[in-house]
Amino acid sequence: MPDEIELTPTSHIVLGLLSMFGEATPYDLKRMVSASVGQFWTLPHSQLYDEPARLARAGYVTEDRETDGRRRKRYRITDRGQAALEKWLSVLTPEPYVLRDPALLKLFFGADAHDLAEAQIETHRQKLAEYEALREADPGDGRRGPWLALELGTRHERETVHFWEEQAQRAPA
Amino acid sequence: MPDEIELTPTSHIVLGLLSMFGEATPYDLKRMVSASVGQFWTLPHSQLYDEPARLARAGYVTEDRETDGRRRKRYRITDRGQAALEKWLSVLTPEPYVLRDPALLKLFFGADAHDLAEAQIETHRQKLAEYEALREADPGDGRRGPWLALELGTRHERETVHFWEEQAQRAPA
DNA sequence: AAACATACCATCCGAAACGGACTGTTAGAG
DNA sequence: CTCTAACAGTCCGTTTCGGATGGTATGTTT
Repeated sequence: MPDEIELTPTSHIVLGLLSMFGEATPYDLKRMVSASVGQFWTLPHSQLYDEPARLARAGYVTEDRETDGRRRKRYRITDRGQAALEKWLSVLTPEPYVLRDPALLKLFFGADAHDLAEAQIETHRQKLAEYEALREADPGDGRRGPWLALELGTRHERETVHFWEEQAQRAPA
Repeated sequence: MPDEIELTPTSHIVLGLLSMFGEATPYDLKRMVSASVGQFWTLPHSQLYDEPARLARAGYVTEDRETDGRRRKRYRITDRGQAALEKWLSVLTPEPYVLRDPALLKLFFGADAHDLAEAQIETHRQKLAEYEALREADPGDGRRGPWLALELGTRHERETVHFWEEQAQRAPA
């Protein structure tokens, strides 16, 4: 008797991860997200407790409680969930992406480009290093989804670092 | 007797635009945003009616109602507002940016790269063209904030178009 | 073995943002 | 004078946010 609910990007992240890893507690999901997809889709961890429960009510995942100790909830994807995931993957609507960069906002409104750059370079170099470490850890064959997503992320970071390095060259105000 | 309120990015966008243009109605703000900063910071237009009112209550802007016809509300930034804006501009904390790209998400979770690319190329080529048109309209001197922000946006788009073009070359699944 | 420290794990909830449906207004075309 | 398209603003139920808080397991010290 599944309710009809609307599947959001968050829903698909949960379904996707459950499909990849078979089974997970909310806490597992939290760690999976921050180690992977969280790089290009942030969400508060509390969502990873609410969303699976919501999906369970609608029959996209099953919920089991551990009987021992901590009695954590363990989720698994159902056939219904798997089907929904695949459907989502096959629909290729050109949904717009969202970029929200406070630094860009400050730059736009006239913050000093040199000083701003100093602060940004550090952040983005770190991110880039992180990506490159991930990539070395798993050179992949350049064909799997996670690898490709990481590839585009890496290129964006490189471009960004380069941009801020240029700004840093300028004389401060 | 200004209330203490927390200034969000939306607040600073409103303050920034009012500082640039002197005076605006919410509708003006709406158009300004979509022609400029909206490219890298989306927000629903309803916020541009709520937020100035909130800022007015706290003394960051003044609110005047037109006496004639439509009786629109006109906002102006106050000294307090200007000070808050400048303070924000000068604080260079490395706040994290947020990127949310549904296409990247689908790629990550295994959507067919070729097919996905076909859909993405069109979108991003269009965006790129838009940026390049803006740039031709105002070649600037490469130093003002809005121009720089546009520059980074353009580079990201170029990189993105290039990436999806590569994916499109691959054989479909 | 009691006390303490530190991860680990989960929930809650007020505040903010969202976004779309809806209404009203003005100017110009026919 | 009427119609229509663009202009302008409001409302409000739903969702999301994000941080404060509080419990539980494990290991460590005395």
